[in-house]
Amino acid sequence: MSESYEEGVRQLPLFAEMGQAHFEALMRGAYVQNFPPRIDLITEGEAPDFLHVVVSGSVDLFSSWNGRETSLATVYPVSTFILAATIKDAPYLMSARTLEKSRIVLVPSEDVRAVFDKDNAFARAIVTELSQCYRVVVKNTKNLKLRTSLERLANYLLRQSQRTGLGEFDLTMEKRRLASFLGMTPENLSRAFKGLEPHGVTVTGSHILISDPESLTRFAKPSALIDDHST
Amino acid sequence: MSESYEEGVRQLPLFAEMGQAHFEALMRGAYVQNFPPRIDLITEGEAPDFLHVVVSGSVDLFSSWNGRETSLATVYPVSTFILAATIKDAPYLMSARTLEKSRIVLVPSEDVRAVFDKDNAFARAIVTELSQCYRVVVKNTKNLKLRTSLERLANYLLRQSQRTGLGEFDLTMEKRRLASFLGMTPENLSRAFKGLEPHGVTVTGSHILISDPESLTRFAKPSALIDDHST
DNA sequence: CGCTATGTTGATCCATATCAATAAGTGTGG
DNA sequence: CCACACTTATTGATATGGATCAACATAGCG
Repeated sequence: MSESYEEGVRQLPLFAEMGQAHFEALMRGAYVQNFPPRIDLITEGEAPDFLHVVVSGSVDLFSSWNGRETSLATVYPVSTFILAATIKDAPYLMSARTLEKSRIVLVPSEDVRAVFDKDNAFARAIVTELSQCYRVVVKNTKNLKLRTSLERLANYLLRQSQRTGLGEFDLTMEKRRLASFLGMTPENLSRAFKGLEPHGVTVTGSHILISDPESLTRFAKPSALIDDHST
Repeated sequence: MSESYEEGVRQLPLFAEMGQAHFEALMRGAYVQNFPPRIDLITEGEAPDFLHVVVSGSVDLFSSWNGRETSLATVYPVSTFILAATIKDAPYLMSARTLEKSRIVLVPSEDVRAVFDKDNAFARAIVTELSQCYRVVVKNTKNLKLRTSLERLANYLLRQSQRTGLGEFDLTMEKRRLASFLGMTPENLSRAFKGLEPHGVTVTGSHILISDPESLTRFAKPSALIDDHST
């Protein structure tokens, strides 16, 4: 098995501090796989056979109920997903599919739990990771319950613009998925973009220009306790 | 400091497996306090000085933004809250207030983090707890994004009825808060109760009678991946 | 190229919020 | 113990955010 990806995995906070022997044990049992776009990786309800690590590409986490579907998160390299299900050995709560050509490391869940029991640094790293994930989901819930779709979009755009450090940028996902992620329909997203024009937002295809950041910020009223996903 | 409450705290999965010396160290630094109803315990944005353990009574976790407020969870004895903020030493994401006369154990966050670094059983118990919390919040997000308010209420009632094992029960919180928790207005909740009458739900004050569980279940379409908070 | 999925726009419908008025509890102090 | 004040719950009328349906435009892609 190629060594090339292991370096990237080892750098992850989740794996960085654990014992070398334990890390090697995990990697021995793991395997890497390249997936084409739009391939289903896991389906909600299934048993968590593997902890997944996205090495390249990107993965959509989504969920369905009664014929409806919603996008819950996007996973970019290098990070893991479905850690909680793996640790608890409980069914996946979300389905996952590749968005583009992606390289994924699959670590057998049993191995993860075994090393979790033996390696204290790993156990602590998992705590940090889970706390982080928990807080992101709580912020997301607040975003959904306290804001209208227009406000959610405005804050999303502000965050993207801060991430790039520029007043203009390209959307990282197709609008259809962005709409689902923000909890609205594609039609409504189109209109929401129009609704932000008075606040200095210009949309050209997937390119966003924020010409009046002050006005947009005044409208969006971003809060560290909702929008800052780093703490 | 009274010993009476320590027994209950020690029984918690979070504290049950840790070393006795470490548990005693935590309890030495902790203190218990009795609060009247409707007292603010913490405010979102503040630094996490204490891990809170509800010994008796109940606590509302809520959040505000731009003049709006929403209820995110209710904590009943015996359990803890704001564990993630304590571990990460990051600001509280939610505010908390007592709903009734409540007895709360306050454990200094520094102590929790110190023992977390030393006691491996405690670190592992925290992983279990956080995984659980994470999964509950994810389920909650799915509930919000995939269902209408009528469907959320129907599933809430089914869950309550299963909890008591009976076809009738009393609501455990005032309707006003239930509405906020379910992501709707009090007026809309009133109408939603009416809307469930055709599915065999009768409301008398805070008493709920589910006269046709099959019909309600058919409408609510409960799913273990959304409604079962035990896995 | 032309096919198919995505995005936009308009018309309409529906769920839910808001506003307003009333009723019903609940707690407090005289 | 009752009367008053205050909060909560209900109900009706209306407004609005957002969904749905339909038509069309556009952009990727084999």
